[in-house]
Amino acid sequence: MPNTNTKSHEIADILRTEILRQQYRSGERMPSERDLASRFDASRGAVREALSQLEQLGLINTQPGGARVRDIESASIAILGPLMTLQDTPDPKLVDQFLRTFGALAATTAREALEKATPEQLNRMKKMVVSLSKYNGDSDSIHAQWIEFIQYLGSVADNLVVRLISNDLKAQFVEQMATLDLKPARKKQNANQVLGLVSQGLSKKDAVLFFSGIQLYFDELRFSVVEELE
Amino acid sequence: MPNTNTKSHEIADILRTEILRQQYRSGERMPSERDLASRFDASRGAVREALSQLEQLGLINTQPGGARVRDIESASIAILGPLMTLQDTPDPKLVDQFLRTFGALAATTAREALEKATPEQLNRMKKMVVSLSKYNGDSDSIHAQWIEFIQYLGSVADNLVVRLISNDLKAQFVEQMATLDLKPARKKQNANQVLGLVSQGLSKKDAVLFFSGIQLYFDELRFSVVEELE
DNA sequence: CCGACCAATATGGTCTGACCAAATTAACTC
DNA sequence: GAGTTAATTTGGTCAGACCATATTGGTCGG
Repeated sequence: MPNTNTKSHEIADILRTEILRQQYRSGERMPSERDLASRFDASRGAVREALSQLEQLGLINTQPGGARVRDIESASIAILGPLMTLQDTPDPKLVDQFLRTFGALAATTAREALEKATPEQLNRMKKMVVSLSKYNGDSDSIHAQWIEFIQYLGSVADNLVVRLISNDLKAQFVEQMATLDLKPARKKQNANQVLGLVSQGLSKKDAVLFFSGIQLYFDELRFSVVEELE
Repeated sequence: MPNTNTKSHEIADILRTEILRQQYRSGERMPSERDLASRFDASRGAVREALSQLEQLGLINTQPGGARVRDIESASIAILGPLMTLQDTPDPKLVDQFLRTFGALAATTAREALEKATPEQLNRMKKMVVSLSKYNGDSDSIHAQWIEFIQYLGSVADNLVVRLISNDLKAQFVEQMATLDLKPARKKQNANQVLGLVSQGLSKKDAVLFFSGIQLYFDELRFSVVEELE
């Protein structure tokens, strides 16, 4: 929670949750600023700052005459985190969509990284993959290594657009996932297939193979996580 | 421009541009709210609402003692639009990164769409592809048809995460691209290759082929656009 | 009964001035 | 010169007021 324990942030949090829970119908008018101020025992200024945040999230449109609730589908990606934490266990469908998307971004990052990599960077990648291949039974360790590997790919690819998206995606989403105790739990043969694609892609400098490997890794991860959730 | 010609939005626009132009060093303190109010001949309340927007964009951190400028790399995706319109001609490197990312999202959307598609939806896709194959020399028409096709894939895939990201990406970016008079300008053989992959993927219901076709389409688009820019 | 017109009201946008707590800065002491 | 303390600055909040525009309610005429 990036809340600065400010009253305006607190108000924004509550209202955001209420909107995401569809307690206001789309297109409907929000309560007036004066009503909200009285409800939260706050000043109009604080309420206005809260509404300003919600507007930036694409959740409301404020115009003279009243602030109207927008369709969630047209909101900003920044609502994804709050959307996940609405219930104590995240919506499996949403997690599936998230991991699909995150995987696609990671795979394209891998492709770009392989294109741009210097020989030194390529060497480090290979070393990391070798380390990944040595499965010693500690799934947490493997998981951490994968995260490190993908982060390194991101630094090599150096794609600002992907980085910005990842900021919003990871913000509250990944830590939510962390609490889920997600074990890779993949079958060993699949893990070997992933590693095979990745290492072959690296040694042959074949972007398609490398790309497919990362994509497969996230597909496997997605299957196991969603299965766990349901 | 989503500006509601409000004073606070106007102030936010100016400050956002200044921050993106690196007129304040990262980590540095912004001018005080009172100074800003005096500079823009506005009240502190209006300035505070503007700063509230900037904070939501991840551009600043406000704390008692002073608001500090954050690193652009850690901002929200919502700054991409403003970042593109900083100069009159967008940064080719940024456009390249954008099209890579957008293409990756479109390709993964295509994959998901093919998985989920009902027979009726599959039929409509095939019809659209057939229509795409009939190149009558009107590049604008073809371009519009492609946009329609990809939008339809999005509606079939029905992935909220991708949709939210696309909202932010397309918001100010695509229209900026539209002013660029981008002609597909792809060689006919490449266009045929794209269409071949897409139509084969559809008829065989082969997600990999379909995926590759969409990916290739965006790669071609990216090459031609970036080449045009440089 | 219904639609058009108009006044009363509600709402967002802004301003002024004030107070508080926390952070920063300046001054002071050792 | 380093450490401590006091003064200042800064963000966070509140209250009350004014304006322009939307909305609402009522009135009138058909």
